[in-house]
This record gives sequence, C-alpha cells and structure tokens, in this order.
Amino acid sequence: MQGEKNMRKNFELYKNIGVHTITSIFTVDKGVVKVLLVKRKNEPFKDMWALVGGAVYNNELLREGALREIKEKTGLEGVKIYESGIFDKLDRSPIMRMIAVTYVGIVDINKVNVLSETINTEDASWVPIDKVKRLAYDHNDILLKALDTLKELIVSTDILKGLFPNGFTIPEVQKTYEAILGKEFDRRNFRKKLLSLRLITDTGKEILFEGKRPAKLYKFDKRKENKSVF
Amino acid sequence: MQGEKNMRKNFELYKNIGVHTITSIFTVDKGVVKVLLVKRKNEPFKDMWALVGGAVYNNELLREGALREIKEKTGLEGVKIYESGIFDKLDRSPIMRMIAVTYVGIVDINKVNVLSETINTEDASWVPIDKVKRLAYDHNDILLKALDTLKELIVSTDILKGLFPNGFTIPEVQKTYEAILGKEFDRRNFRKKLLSLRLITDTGKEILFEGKRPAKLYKFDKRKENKSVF
DNA sequence: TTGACAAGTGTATAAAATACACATATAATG
DNA sequence: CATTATATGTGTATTTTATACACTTGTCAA
Repeated sequence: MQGEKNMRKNFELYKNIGVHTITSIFTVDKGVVKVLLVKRKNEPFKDMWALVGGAVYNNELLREGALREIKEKTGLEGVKIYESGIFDKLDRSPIMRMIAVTYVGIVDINKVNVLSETINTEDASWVPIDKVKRLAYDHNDILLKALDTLKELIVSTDILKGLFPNGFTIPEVQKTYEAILGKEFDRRNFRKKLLSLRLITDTGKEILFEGKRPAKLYKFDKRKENKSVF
Repeated sequence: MQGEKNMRKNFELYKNIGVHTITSIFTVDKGVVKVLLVKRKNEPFKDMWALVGGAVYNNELLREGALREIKEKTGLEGVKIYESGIFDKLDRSPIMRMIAVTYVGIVDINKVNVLSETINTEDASWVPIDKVKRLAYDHNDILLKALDTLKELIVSTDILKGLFPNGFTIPEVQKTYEAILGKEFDRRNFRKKLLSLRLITDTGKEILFEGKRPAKLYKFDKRKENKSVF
C-alpha cells in the first residue's frame, strides 16, 4: 500500500516529535481572574513570559510531567489539573516538531505566598488575563483555549473546590463565577440555585469583610465529591 | 535546580516518545451502534482487531495523520473527526513509550460499500459495540472514552449531519439518539424539541419503509452549520 | 444616631421539560 | 374489498426550572 512506503520514508522524522505539557494555572483575586506566568531563562523565546510547562520525560505520565514542571518552576504542589487540549501546529516551536498537551488548574490566591517564598518574583507572576501580552510559543492560543475549558469546568465539575480550601461565602462563589464567565447573576437566584444542588453545607460560622454585614460560611459537602455545580 | 539535572538525564528517553493517532469510527445501522475495526497485520498484537490509527509523521498535523491512516486502512475519505482524549500509560505499547491522541467520527452506513470495494472484509469490519472483544493495545479503553465523547458530541454539536447526507426522517434521528445515548425519548416531545431548534427543514418529500405510513423527509438547514442539536 | 455598604430573604411570572392518547397512511392477509 | 398490523403524525395539560424583582438586616465609620 502507498502509505507503507511513506511510513518508512518518514520514520526518522517521526522519531523526532517532541512532547511538552503546558498548564494554565488560574486564580481569582478580588474578582479578577489571573493566570500564572513564568519568565523563560533559555532560548527559544528567552526572557519572554510563558505558561508553565516543559518537556515530558520518557518515564513519567503526561500529567506527572505537568505537575513536576509546575513544582520546579513555581513551587506549587498539589494542584488539581484537568485536560484542556492539544496543540500541534508544525511551526509552533522554532527548534523542532513539538506537540503540547495542555492542562488547566485553579488555586487559592493565598498560595501566592508559597510562590514568593520559593521563587523570585522576577521569574513568576500572577497576571490578570486581560493584561497578558505576547507570550512565548503559541501560549496565547493555549491560554484562550484554557479559559474556554475553565468556563466549561466550573459549570460541570467541582473544580472550584480547589479555590476554597477553608470554606467560602455564597457571594464569594458568585463573584468567582461572574469573573470567570464574564457575566452577572441575580444574587437571590444564584443563592437559590447553589443551595438547591445540596452540594454545600452551612458551617454555622460567619465571616466578616471590612465593616459589612457578616456572610455565612459554607463548605463543599465531602460526600458528593464529583458532582457538577451548575 | 534539581529538575534541570533530571531533564538532562532523561533527555535521550524523552526523544523516544512516539505519537500515534487512534480514531473510533462509528455508524448506526438499524438502531445498532457499530464501530469500525481493522485486523493488525504486524507485531505487536498481530492478527488482533484494533481501532484505526498509527504513527504520525513529522511533517503532518495530528488530524492529518489520523485521516491518512483512516484512508490507508479502510478507504474512507472525508470523515469529520473530533478530538476525544489522550492515552499515555507507560506500558500501553510493548515496544516503546507511545502516546495516543484519539479521535471520534461517525459516518453513513452506506459508506460500508466503499469499504468493501477497496478493502478485504477480512481486514476491516463494522462491529456492534456490545460485541467488541479484546482489542490490541489499550484500544478497549480508548473505545469506551470515544463512546463517552460521542454521547457528548451528539447533544452539543451537529456531528450527526455526517450520518445523514441524503436527508433523514425524525424517527430515524430519534432512533440514532436512542441507540447512542442508550435511553428512549417520547416521540411527540422529541419531534417538538428538534423542530423548535429550527436547525432542520422539511423537504416536502416523504420516504417509505416496508408497508408503514410514510415519514416526512427533513434535511439540516445549511445556514446553521455549527449550532448544537440538543 | 446616622449613613454607607454588602448580606440576607420570598414570591410572582415565564419558559422549558415532561406526561400522556388517539387518528392516519401503507402493505399484507384473508 | 375489508381487516389487521405497524409505525408515523399530532395537541394539550401539568410539572419543573429559570427568571425577574424590592425591601430588611448587620457591621463599621463618621
């Protein structure tokens, strides 16, 4: 068959496809969605900002490679990541054929502390998504896709659990939804919907923000790990 | 940093990750969902049945590689394929580290003719999904994931257009949904929903099936290419 | 004490999903 | 020709879900 010949002809080339993982790590900080960027230290794209990622080793799973890169480049550990897509344009890297398997994660803004303790702030930074400039490689495209994936995930999975390790108030969750989805909800209807799902429970505690009426503190119900939120 | 050392140590290994595409091509034949399998001619897994796929060349996109493999192994052309997932277990191939980028497609059963003209039926076969035995590699896992993907796609995209190139009747579409989703719909409500979306138009023609009342023939509205069906 | 601010709460209306029964067009049969 | 079997076609009432909308409450600061 014709294909067999091509196969042989292209075999050496085929051996040279590189595999990278690239993760868009988000947080929501006072109603602003931010993404974690790192400054590249090597060519290509030296000194440009980029999403977190790198080459996958032969002896690790893609997901493991992604988590390793996150830890090495930012100090963050235990991030829950979700598949987002695959990027494989032939010229996406100037060095060699390279495909990128991309992931999405979201973390509590307080983990920024961890970041600043272990990594020079010149090397890693939380950037509001509408302030992101030209990134290395095709990372701008990857980021756009990641935001789409994030929008799908917050209405169909419990991905936001990772954002509220110490409980949350309903207005807080609402602001997070509004920031990520880019639209507003009626306060009464949002609360009604969230409570009707019976995925969260009232802790009985309250929490105060600068001289306003205290808000009730809720937490995700542990018994319903993987059900969708919206 | 510690990772840098590992990087160097693993570089040779990293160069040896192979990239495959694997496509689950479905059809629905008289209410039965079938998948297209091909018999392997070479080791590993020689003579076992497998999904359609193979190594990606360095000079082609993943999607192009998938379509090339489909054409080479089954003769099918012009199949619209959708991303399904990535499979990367370290031992999924006994030969080398291999990651599989997987796709899903669905085609009109009448293209089976094309198949039998160009390919020996010993080499390729439509198999009902509940009759699929042990496949090569991890293709049973890939098939399960592909079915999940297909279920999502038929309620959120116009993927079924590819299944009805010459128009369709509403009961036909309903049977297809029921076969793929594994549940039944009320006939009146299904028709109401489908028509309310205004994605299909009445052709004015009718079609007959063996001594029953003729059914109206519809077609997808060309102006609304990419809207979701359910 | 008053004002500013965000949190908390209930009801009425509209839209969507669901449940449900009978008439009709064809081919096959006697 | 009348009868039967079979799958198609059609409308309405009910339930569920989503949406729209206004006033009261608790805290801090002035």
